[in-house]
Amino acid sequence: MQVKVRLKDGSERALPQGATWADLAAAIGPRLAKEAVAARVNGQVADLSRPVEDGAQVEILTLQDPEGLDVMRHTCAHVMAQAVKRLWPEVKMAIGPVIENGFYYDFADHAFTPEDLPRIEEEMERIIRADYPVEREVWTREQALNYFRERGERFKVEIIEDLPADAVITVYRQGEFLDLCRGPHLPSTGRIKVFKLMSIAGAYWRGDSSREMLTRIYAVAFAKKQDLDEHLRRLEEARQRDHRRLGKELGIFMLSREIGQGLPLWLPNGAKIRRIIERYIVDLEESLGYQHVYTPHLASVELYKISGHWEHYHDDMYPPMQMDNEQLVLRPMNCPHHMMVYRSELRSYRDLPLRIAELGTMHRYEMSGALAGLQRVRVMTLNDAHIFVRPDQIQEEFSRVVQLIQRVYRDFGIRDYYHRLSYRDPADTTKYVQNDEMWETAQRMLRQAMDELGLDYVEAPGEAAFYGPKLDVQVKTALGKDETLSTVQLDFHLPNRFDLTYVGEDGRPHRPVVIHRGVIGTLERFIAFLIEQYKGAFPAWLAPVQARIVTVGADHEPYAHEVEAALRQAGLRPEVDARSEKIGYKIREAQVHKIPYTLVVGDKEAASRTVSVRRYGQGDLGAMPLDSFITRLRQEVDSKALLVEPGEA
RNA sequence: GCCAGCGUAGCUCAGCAGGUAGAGCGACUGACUUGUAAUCAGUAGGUCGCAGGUUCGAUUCCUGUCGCUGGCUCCA
Repeated sequence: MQVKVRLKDGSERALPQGATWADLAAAIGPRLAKEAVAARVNGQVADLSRPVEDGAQVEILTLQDPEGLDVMRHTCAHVMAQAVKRLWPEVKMAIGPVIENGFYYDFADHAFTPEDLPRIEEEMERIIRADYPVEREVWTREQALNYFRERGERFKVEIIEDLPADAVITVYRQGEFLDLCRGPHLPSTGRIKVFKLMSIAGAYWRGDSSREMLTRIYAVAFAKKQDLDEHLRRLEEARQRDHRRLGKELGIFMLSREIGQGLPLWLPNGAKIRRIIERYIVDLEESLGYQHVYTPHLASVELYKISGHWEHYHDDMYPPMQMDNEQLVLRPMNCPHHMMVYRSELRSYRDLPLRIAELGTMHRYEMSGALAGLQRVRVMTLNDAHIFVRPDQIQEEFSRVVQLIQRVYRDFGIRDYYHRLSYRDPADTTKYVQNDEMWETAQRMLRQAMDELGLDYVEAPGEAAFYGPKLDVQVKTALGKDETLSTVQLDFHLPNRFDLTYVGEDGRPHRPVVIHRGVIGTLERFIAFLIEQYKGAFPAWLAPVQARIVTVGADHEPYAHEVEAALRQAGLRPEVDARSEKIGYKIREAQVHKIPYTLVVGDKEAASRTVSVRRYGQGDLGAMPLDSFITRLRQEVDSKALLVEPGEA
């Protein structure tokens, strides 16, 4: 008996009944046989030891394939667990999945310290050298439950108990070690190439903060040592870009215990950048029909009772202050105030869309462990707006907001981001505002708008707010964490809570829909992101100081001030360094501060009314007439040119 | 908030068999008067996060506390 399989190049191959995928690899070639780690069979990754299936579409995977690499990482996780069990038999195992660049494993009943990591690594090396075959076994539910119960592996027992009745329960064995696992795995432990244990962290069992806290060991694993070295180099580079480090070095912001946790001070350089961005976005929004308002940072608790925040968002708010006969809270959101702005007049269908905007400062009680530099703070200013639309205007207006976001990202040179459309969970619609038709229509409109704009997006069912679907624009921080920068959320709820209406063509009251949107997001997070994205080298239009004028000698100070005055006259931001230091020293300092232009002025320049120009990231550009330089910088500012293109410097 | 680690001069860090602290950069002072990424010399600056405890003696060991960092949960 022969079975036939189809390979990825479209050719067919016959194998004897009972052959394995490993046999197939061997039949294709000795080199592939050696490098094979798993097989992709009809789209599913399987062990090489599994029997071939007649008619299957199959591809032999090596460590060159992402899935092959993941198989190795998964096996490596088992090896780590095996090493841990050898060193501390009392440890209980939870789960050990593959993640980006590596894997982790969660353990209980032992307090790990960083000093344990090298010991675990040594034991892992021993297991890899022993080259144990990794063998798959199918067990019955009873067999599995008994085995793990006897050993007190409470997490494994819980996992098995939660498996559906018809689930095939498999375990993988390597040497004395055995773990419940769906697989697939490498044929043997010796096939693991390079790995490194990175860190220890706490993690809740099943991600539930009401349950046991486990100890998680994070690790990375690669096919080649060079890949590991490259990964470590990237991590080091990311540390250099960390906005907390650069924010301090460049005098952008500070945090201190005396002021309070998560309450940043914007230092002069940071305040300058922030002010420029604030002006930019307010001007842009006003040109697009947004109306900016100012509303108070404090509000009566009653306002949040109307909005529903008091009931649902209470834990994230600072507690009320009782003054006279009022209870006041620091606002955690601006929405209720803007609802009141809407309600301040009778609105007609002709008034919509009505775009109410504000740089709204808000206070939220964030958990202390969540705070991080400017990325996560307790006081933040949101580039907020609430757009009141008729249901038939949702798609058009949503599209306009998305285009605004695109425009802003272009201006800031932000290229590395993705869109995420969040829908309600189709499996459980009960936790959302009840209005099936509205949800379906709105979700369809968001999709359509994105499609019409030709923008890619990922869909996230179950990630919607309870009051409506949304679009988030996600970026990565220097340390690789996903973060929301911009957000556009539909809201079917607040208009009801505030009983908002507009007079329709029919002369009757109708309910508007609200679009909440933050384009810059919060200035705190946005600027944190920019610091990392620019590596601190802000483009000329944003730089707190655009040109530092450096004197060669003491005689040149008067001319330096003339240059300074000329730049200032042109609306630019110059600064003079006339200290009696060597020119090289002053230039170095200007470069270290990542100032876009350093202008050297000495005898030659003073005599010819020129400046010697050095641009950050490019070096010495030679001398040019002062007027030409002003034109050049002016042009650079007006065009919002980036200082350093991605990949440069 | 939870788990773990860390907390030494303005900054980056050394000091880890317990004997009241060091370096580089920065700051200040003086000399040098400078031509494209660090001139030389000198000076000042620290209750070693804070509070207890152990000890003849604690930056060093223990406990608590505050803060920071990584992760979890949460989130702009």
